[in-house]
Amino acid sequence: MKNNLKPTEAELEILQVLWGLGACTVRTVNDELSKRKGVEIGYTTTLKIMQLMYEKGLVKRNDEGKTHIYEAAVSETATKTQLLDKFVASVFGGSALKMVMQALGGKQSNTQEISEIRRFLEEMENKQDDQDHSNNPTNKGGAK
Amino acid sequence: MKNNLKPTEAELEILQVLWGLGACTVRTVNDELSKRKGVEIGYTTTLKIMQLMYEKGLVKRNDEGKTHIYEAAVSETATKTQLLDKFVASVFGGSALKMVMQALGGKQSNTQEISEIRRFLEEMENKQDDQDHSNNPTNKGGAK
DNA sequence: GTTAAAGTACGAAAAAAATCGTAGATAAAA
DNA sequence: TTTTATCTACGATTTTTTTCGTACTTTAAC
Repeated sequence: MKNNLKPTEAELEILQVLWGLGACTVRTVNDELSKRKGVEIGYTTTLKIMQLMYEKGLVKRNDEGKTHIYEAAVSETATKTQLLDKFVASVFGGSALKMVMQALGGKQSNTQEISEIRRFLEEMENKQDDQDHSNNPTNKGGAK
Repeated sequence: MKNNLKPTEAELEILQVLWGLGACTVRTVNDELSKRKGVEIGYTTTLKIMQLMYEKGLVKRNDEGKTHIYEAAVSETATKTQLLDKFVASVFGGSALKMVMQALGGKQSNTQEISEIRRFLEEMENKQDDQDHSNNPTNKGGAK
């Protein structure tokens, strides 16, 4: 669980493709990328970035055949959590509450999504209460 | 007023200082920045970035005296909302729900913050219901 | 066996950001 | 008035990221 490596913007896009499609070739990634962005990306551009990602340990690859098969080497959840933490820290001073307020406070529209999020948080709280019966709080971070 | 100008990392840090301290000099910003980062930043580095920000319209300045006084030209809320939207779009496919789940789903600790956020969302919903009379059941019983 | 098609490796250019040195201006201090 | 401290302007350099051209390799087709 020691992944300090924060992907760049281009690397993240490639990871998203790999997380979505699973193991695949550079060609496949490049096609998908071009499709998503609406412009044709040079094949060697994608190749190069994926090679760099390989050196950084962001992806693994199987190079037995002529064509290498790439696969994400970092978990989607872990990576996104890390990106999110960094984002919350740098933009919202580390307060998720502030972020949520910002995210939803302005929108007049999203009653639907707000309800869903609220319901999700309710469940969260209940779950916490259940498993937190040991009066020995594992409370590492503590409340801010 | 549309502001498509997305600040870079360094620019954002400077904006945070300006939002916090209000109008001030390059010297003040530089000192504060050095303090926050724990390393001494070259004065001209900060100056240069602030000059670029001025050209981009991210800050305004009063240059009547010898020493220029800088001030943020973009609102904190608008800027952060924009950054957040972009972040949600690029990392969570545009779904704030997914992001919140990611943000809070993993933590075993933050019952405190979860409650706060939940309370905030409840208020949000009520406010919405008041002004939004469309049929949007606040379905409390049904889980999903 | 040659040729063509599709890959990989690699270097380097282009673009974007960040950093800093130096020159010259201004004002306060001596 | 001369010196000193502080400031701005500006260019240049460095660093990071993205992009791509070119050369070589391997497989498949002829």
